[in-house]
Amino acid sequence: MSDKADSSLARMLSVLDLYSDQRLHWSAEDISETLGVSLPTSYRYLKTLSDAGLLRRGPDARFTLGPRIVVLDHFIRQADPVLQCAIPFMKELVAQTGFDCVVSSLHGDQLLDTHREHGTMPADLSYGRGRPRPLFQGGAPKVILAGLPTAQLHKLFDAHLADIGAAGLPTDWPAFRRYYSQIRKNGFYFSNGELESNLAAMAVPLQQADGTVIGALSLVTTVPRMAVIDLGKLTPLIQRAAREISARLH
Amino acid sequence: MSDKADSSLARMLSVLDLYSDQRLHWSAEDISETLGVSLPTSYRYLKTLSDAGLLRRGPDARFTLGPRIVVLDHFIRQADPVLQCAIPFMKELVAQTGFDCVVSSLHGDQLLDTHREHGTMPADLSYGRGRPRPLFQGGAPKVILAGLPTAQLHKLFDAHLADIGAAGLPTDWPAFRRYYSQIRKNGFYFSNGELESNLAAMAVPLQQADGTVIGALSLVTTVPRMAVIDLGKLTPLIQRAAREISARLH
DNA sequence: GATTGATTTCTCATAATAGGAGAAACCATT
DNA sequence: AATGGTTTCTCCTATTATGAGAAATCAATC
Repeated sequence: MSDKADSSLARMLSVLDLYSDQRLHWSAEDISETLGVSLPTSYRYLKTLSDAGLLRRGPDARFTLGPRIVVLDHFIRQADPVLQCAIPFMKELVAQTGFDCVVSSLHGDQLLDTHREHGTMPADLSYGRGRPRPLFQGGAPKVILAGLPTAQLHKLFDAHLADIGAAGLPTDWPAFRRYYSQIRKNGFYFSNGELESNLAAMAVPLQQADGTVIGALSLVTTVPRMAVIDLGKLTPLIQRAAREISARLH
Repeated sequence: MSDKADSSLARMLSVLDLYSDQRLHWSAEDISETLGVSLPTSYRYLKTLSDAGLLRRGPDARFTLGPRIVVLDHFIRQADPVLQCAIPFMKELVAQTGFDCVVSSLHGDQLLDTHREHGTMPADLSYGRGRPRPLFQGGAPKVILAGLPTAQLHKLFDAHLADIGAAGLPTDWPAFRRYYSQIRKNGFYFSNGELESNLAAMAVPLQQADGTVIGALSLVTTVPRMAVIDLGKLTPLIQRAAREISARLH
């Protein structure tokens, strides 16, 4: 479906698609078989990608993701205006609540966590920056989508109808649209065990000067710990932080 | 010098070389000029790289590094055995000293910080994971190079003779070798204002079961704060942590 | 120190396609 | 509707990516 090997350039880059948290070690032969290219070609891809630093030779004649990726992410982080000014406020929220505080944002139709300040929950490496998230479940995606221009939301609606159904959201456009404008009106979304049955989160949008939503700020904790919280007190806390951060995004 | 545009695959990937912390926004026209390719070709590169998620369209018809990089780094972090077991010990060191604690490692001839636990120094985003480091200055690189097999050290020596001279290290091989074996014998390296004039660090190697050095653990703080420290007490502290971490790298 | 087996690169002919030039389509804004 | 800037398309040609198999390299083992 997205196996767009229509050019040799794309075909070479599709090597990167093989890597996931399931599997981070691929031999030339594996790639040759999986991609349906000859072994020398497979080696040529690997050499080119390794020279670019995107891959590197690991032990056992297997190839792993390379150091260049880490460096490039460093560049992205340094240039990310949201990170620059959100972190102090996130730390403060963590200090006040003990919850984890997360910033997420939408890139195309990829939704990612871009930073996490850990509270007193046991830290899990599988969370944190770079974690891909489902588009239609959980607090962060909901407040982000709710802030999208209608046209863009409609595009996502058309492209992911199946996921939308699976997430239990309305599969007709008017109802879908109404669902999100309600969230927008509320100005926050509280999710309780929606994405993971034992986690609860309060999410609010981050917007730049012109009102464009560019991300979400959420406070995450376990369902039982959230159960004793007065949401009427938590909500203004995180909303104020979001306003402060938004105000600083020049 | 390393402008290896010997194949169109490499040429396309060389687009990524343009991105640095100096400049993270490139238009199709910029790239066309800089790489010496036609405008449609430039667009083809950008489209292919964007489809792979390595780039993404920003505002103003300019292209930025893409979300895929963040996701791939997430995979790397999750699979990194050093991170998995070092972090708790790093937190402990930070708690004990108030200093920043950093893990660095060598990939090919790229030396990177791979994690930083912040102490009480003002956190600077430009440090932290993914920060490239000079190979011949500072504590972390020195204990790492000191632990390399002689053959590998010699290779680095040949490839970076100029940098070695610039860093004030011996430029003849026997003396160079001796310099590093001394560090190896010591089991630590204390750098005072070596990389940045106001920072001091104590670094020790991290090794896996067979004795191979796979990284360095360092405690970093300002020169004045380090000046009042009893190194005879600090050294065993960090060495013990390194031993504990090393022991857990199955 | 030779020998094996696995890994990686090379050679070469051919088919595939990347490349440039210019036209055309697209898009947001006026 | 018209403009200016951005992006894609069409087409032809020169480039080069590709596969098959051979050759070279490397790291163990006997």
